[in-house]
Order: sequence, then C-alpha cells, then structure tokens
Amino acid sequence: MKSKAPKPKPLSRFNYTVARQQILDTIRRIPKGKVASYGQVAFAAGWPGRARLVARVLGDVEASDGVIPWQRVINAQGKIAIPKDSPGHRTQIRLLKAEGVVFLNGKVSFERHGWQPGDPSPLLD
DNA sequence: AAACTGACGTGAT
DNA sequence: CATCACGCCAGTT
Repeated sequence: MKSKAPKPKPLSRFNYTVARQQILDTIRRIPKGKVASYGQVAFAAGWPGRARLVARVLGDVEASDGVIPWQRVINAQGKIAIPKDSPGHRTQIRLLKAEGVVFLNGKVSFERHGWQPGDPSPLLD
C-alpha cells in the first residue's frame, strides 16, 4: 500500500484574522533558544496541516503585531525557510545565534533546540 | 474560474 | 544528502 493519508482535515470557513492571532500567540510561546517547525506551530495553534498558513502569517507579520519571535520558526528539516539569498535569511540566522541556537552544517538540531508545546511559556523573552 | 505562487511536509528516487 | 513529485492551503493574477 502506498497511501499516505496524513489525514487532511475537514474544517470549514476559517477566519484568517482569528487563525492568524492564534498562530502568532503560539509563536510567542516559543522560548528563547528554542525553535519550532511550521507544521508544529500550525498544530499547536489548532490548525493541523496548515503549515503553509503559518508561513503566510509570518510573511504578513508587521510591527503592529508586537514582538513576534518569528526567527524561531524554521522548516521541518531544521533549515531556514527563507530563500538563501534573501537578506532575511541572514537576519534570522544572526538572531538565532544571538540567542544561543547552534547551527551545524546550516541546520538546527531539533533534538537540541526543538520546542515542545508542553514546555514553560516564557511569554516574554 | 483556472493557473500560479509560496518563509511547508513527506515519502520516493 | 540532493531532487522530485505530490498533497495541502490561502492569497494573487
């Protein structure tokens, strides 16, 4: 059998405004020195399977959203999701290194820095 | 309305 | 480990 069935998800008309707020709140809970993948954030925010929604929200994020530790969200491969050439790419690496995140071969080890929703929520860090 | 575009994820090659 | 192909989702063209 080759079915993959990661179990999509029914769900009906969601509200981008609401979803965005939940996603940003979730990201705010990631402690300094830790990282989470897009899919992980989506799941923790209550939108399983919406990794791309998280990406979109982060892309739209502005100063008006307050302090969002956006740099702590990377892809499931432990790599920076922003295009290599983009200036944001280097910025993200700089910010993460500044908080103690270690890069090995351009990748972050979830084993070492992976955030778990059960961890204490600094809520400010 | 159809096609295209991504700061995604996963399994196969 | 690098690529590719798909699946998925919401916003843009």
